[in-house]
Amino acid sequence: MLTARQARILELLIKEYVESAEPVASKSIGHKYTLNISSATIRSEMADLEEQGYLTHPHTSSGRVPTDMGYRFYVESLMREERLPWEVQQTIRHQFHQVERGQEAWMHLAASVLAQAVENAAVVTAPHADACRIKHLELVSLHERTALLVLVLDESRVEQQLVELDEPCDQTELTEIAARLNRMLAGLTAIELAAKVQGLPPLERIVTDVVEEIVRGVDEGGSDEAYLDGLRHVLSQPEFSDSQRTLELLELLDEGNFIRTIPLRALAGDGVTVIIGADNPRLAGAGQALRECSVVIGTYGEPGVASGTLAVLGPMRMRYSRTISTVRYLADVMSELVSKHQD
Amino acid sequence: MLTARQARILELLIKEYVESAEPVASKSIGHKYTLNISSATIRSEMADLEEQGYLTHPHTSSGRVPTDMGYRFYVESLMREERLPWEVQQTIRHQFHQVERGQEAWMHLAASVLAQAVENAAVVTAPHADACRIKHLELVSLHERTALLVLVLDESRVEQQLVELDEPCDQTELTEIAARLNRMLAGLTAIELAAKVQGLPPLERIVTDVVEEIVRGVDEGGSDEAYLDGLRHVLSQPEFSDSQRTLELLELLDEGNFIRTIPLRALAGDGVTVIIGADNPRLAGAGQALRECSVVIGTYGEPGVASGTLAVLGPMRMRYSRTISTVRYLADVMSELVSKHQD
DNA sequence: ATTGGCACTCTACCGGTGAGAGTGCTAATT
DNA sequence: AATTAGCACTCTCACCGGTAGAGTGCCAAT
Repeated sequence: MLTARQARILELLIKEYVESAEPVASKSIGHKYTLNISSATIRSEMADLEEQGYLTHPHTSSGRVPTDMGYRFYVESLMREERLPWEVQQTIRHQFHQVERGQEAWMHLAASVLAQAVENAAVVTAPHADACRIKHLELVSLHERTALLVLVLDESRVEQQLVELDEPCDQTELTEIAARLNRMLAGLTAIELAAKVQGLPPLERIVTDVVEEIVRGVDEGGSDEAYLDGLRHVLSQPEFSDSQRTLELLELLDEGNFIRTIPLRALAGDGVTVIIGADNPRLAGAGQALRECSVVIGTYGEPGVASGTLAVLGPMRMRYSRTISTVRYLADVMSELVSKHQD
Repeated sequence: MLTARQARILELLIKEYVESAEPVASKSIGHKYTLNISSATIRSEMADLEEQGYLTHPHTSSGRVPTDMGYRFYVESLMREERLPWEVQQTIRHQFHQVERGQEAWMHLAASVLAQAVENAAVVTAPHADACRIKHLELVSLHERTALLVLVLDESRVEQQLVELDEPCDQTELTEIAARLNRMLAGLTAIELAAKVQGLPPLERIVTDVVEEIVRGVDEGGSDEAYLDGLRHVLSQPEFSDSQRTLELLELLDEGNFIRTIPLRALAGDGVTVIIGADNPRLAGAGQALRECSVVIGTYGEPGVASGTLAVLGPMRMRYSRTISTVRYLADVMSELVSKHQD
């Protein structure tokens, strides 16, 4: 167990280290903050903290650095979540009101705003329900036997795909087919859809098969695109001055499905979750680079109805308090905006 | 002017350097390739090549390295474009036939295939005409006063945007409006559209204004998304072992509009263009990092009707021959596929 | 014109050294 | 019993000099 003083020292040490990125000496703590204790006392307390696993030494005669466990304790028990300064709140809100574009632009914006606010990398996924519903579909003739299927799902999600038809079919016919299918399919989920397609004429059947495939794909999150921004912030941290690390991280993200390595299902509905260092076995498995990183994750929207994910990726040495409150705040703002456009 | 022998030495030196990434010594050329001349002769030829600006020295007693000018001469006069090995051709074709999805997936695939084939970063933009035409539009009611406008342009491009209406409007009305507008607007370009909107009822007017805005945006390439892949290849090159360089490059690309810094208009219609090092003032302006990079650009599709861009970004020390023929080949394959789905 | 030979130059590497920072320990103090 | 001052010890880092090796430049010989 930690004494109150040890906790205080740990807290100050982490704050100091987060700013300086250099191992923290006993002196600099006693000096900078007015604890009425000498550096020698702090030293012995530090030695104790180290023995308990909250701190380490890079080498014998250097200052202390927090361990994963140290950070975890800090986030869970020591840190108090700061209120986001008013100006920052306004900046964020303001940026969202400037742009009133399609979903894609919106996601880009969200990632960019988040990355900028926390000065780390941000990953955002679009809001979607667990099982999404068909809202509308449209068929546009491109070629004799090729049509473009435009499928509008709930939450303004639009998917498009080419459909190869069995027989030539002009726009008039396609419009009729689309009208019939719209009457039949509007409001259905993939599962409900599957039950209805029995006995449809061949052309309708071809289209509905494609529709079902798309809807299933969306449900499984396979088409869940992740919007990434702010990598530059992470990579300009001293942790990544070694270009090997940079590469490792990049290779991981380049695969484009970083966010999928996080067990999102396990996240609490509305809270913000913090994954520190090797906390997450999947992250840790990915090499050295991510072992020194933390991820702060939040969800926005209404759980089960239309929810998306906000995540911040940065070095373990991160301003957790600021990051967490920013994620929380942004999640609130975005939830608001989502529910405005809800059905 | 270069003698035949000097040209030969330059060629060998570049080949050697491209492989080894180390300054090339006079000996290693004479040794490796059977030129019947001694290293001393090669040295004096090299000195001459250097005087003419094709080579440099990192320092007095090190081997030679090609300059921008050296590479340029190589690409323009020395190199003969290799035919892409049959297996590679098949690999590329095969990958394209596996996936038959929407345009977005297609672009991702193209970037990925290109990046993998040339082992460098690839940027691909979607095919589009200089002035695109409206094919179809659809209005879907989301809220009382909010509708989702789905706009289908030629070349299977789909744009979506929320529209705020003046007055409440249900799906039935929206469908009617859409039908009227479709009759009126189908096949028009932005300019033609602008001439027609006079005297429309308010609701129609709101929609057409948005449509015009979108179409103009697309025409100006503002909404031209660039698909990037394979950064890892570039950054793992020794040129980027300094993490400062990495950062510079990343910051440039993170802005997402790298491709826009290239004066695409200036490219020849069907050929492949190579921009070497500081050739391009805009690239060169962007800091040290890009001064050591080259870009190979090709276009695919039919110029003016539906054309997109393929670009490869890599260090100056690049396998030009292989890269150029890959870009050319991939452009051909993609042109073929585009014209299949042409109207 | 080409070549062998040699002096010269520059880098990269190694080991040593000294300053500085910071700890651990011990003995004195409160 | 906790705290503190003091001091020895350790480790890093930056700097220096010396050396081996690679490669050039030049000159004299072919």
